[in-house]
Amino acid sequence: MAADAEVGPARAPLSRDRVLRAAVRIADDGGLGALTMRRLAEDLGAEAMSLYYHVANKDEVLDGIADAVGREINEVVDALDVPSAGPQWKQAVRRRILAAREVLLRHPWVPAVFETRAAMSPEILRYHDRLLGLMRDGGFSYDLAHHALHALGSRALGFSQELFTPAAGGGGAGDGDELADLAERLPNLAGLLEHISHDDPGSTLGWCDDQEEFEFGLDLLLDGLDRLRERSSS
Amino acid sequence: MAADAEVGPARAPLSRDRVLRAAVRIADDGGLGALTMRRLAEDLGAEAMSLYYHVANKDEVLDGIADAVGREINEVVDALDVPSAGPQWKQAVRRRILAAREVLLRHPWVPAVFETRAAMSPEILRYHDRLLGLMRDGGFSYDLAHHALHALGSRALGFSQELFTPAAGGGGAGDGDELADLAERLPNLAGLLEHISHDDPGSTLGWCDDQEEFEFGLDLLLDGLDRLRERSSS
DNA sequence: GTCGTAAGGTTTACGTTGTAAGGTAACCAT
DNA sequence: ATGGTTACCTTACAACGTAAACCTTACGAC
Repeated sequence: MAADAEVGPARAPLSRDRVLRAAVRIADDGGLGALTMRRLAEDLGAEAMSLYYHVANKDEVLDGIADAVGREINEVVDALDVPSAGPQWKQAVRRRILAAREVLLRHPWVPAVFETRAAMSPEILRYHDRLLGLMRDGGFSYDLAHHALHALGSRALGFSQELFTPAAGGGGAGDGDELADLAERLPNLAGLLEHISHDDPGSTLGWCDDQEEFEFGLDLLLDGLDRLRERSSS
Repeated sequence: MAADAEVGPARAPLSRDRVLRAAVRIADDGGLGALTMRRLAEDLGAEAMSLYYHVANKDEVLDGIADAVGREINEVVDALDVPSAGPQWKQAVRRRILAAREVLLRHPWVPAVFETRAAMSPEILRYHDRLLGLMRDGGFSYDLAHHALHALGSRALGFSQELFTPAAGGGGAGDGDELADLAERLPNLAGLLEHISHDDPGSTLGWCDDQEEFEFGLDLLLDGLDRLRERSSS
């Protein structure tokens, strides 16, 4: 009867699920660049080629971790219970998106993965389906809801590509000369920076609050959509 | 006197500029994946390692081509001459962004490059500086203009990350069973698709007009910003 | 029992990538 | 002439994704 349990340290059964879970952890810790088939195998106590028994190739790993994060998001937002009828749609959508954002902040590599994915993850599709449902509850026509999803874009999931980071340009130690030159070539940004540092001295660097800016942009869109909703339903 | 021009086919002087120009062309033709140091050198009639005399590494090439596209954009939008005073700011900003978009559509790899860049390209900084200038002309406070740049995000340059492509999910040949299952799991998207195909039969696939959706989202933001502008200036 | 089969894992190896190290040929001031 | 700089090439290497083949265990049929 003791024939079953013996040698003991049979390290790992190794499954598609375990592979993807490990992949997410690696990306969380070291970024996408750290996510290598060999490294992934090492973390699982196996060899690189063994992974190919559970995933077709690295691309499928990327698809898989995108979907895994999608599932994580859906688990969180499904637990939300916010009334969405009529004018309440806005709060419902807002809460949901900010909850999704919290998940994505734990996985900062996700935007880069989405950028390279052609097909859409089933979980992300599901997320959009529910979001569309909330808008329909709020009285959106199909057309308007459809436009809305496109208008939100990546913001629907809680992130947005930030191209504008004033500090990143003239970073670090700005000599007087360089700074003057910069102010001449970029008069408006220079004025903006001066205004800000005057307003809130000691914070010329890293003064952009990502969360605040995200919510500002989100509210701008949601308010605009609400106006269109009201206009179309009257 | 004829000592200078002799052997003739001295293939190329090879400069940083030529390197970047070739890099842009390769990315345009074959995507970012085709952009290899060896391929780049080959296109220039040189060897891979020769490139390192003009650029520090591949990362600098990517920085360089991003900046090159930025310059191309600035050349186009600088030629624009649209009045921006007062309420005219919106048309000015709109025209500028749509012009930038036209350039970016010729270089579809740019969003992916921006995603991986930490520091901001000088030309892109300049672009944002001018955009900010237009808003200031329109009467924006520094604070509002700053929020506006963040709210526009990548849309300021004419693109937006599309995560939502309904057709991409259940692509191709949908069997009746699969389709029914999909409709059950994604009732709202199914309803949307049905509505669309009813409205415009024969176009259940590839029915999203990117340009139209982009302009819708852009106008939504610009209209919202205009309202904030009017409220703050009254 | 034992044997065939197949699933799960490993070994080895190949082509491609970015790039470090060092060589070479041309030119230019001394 | 000569030494130094500038531009380019040759060789080489480590890391990557993954194809091909091989080993190993488990198990049902007989």
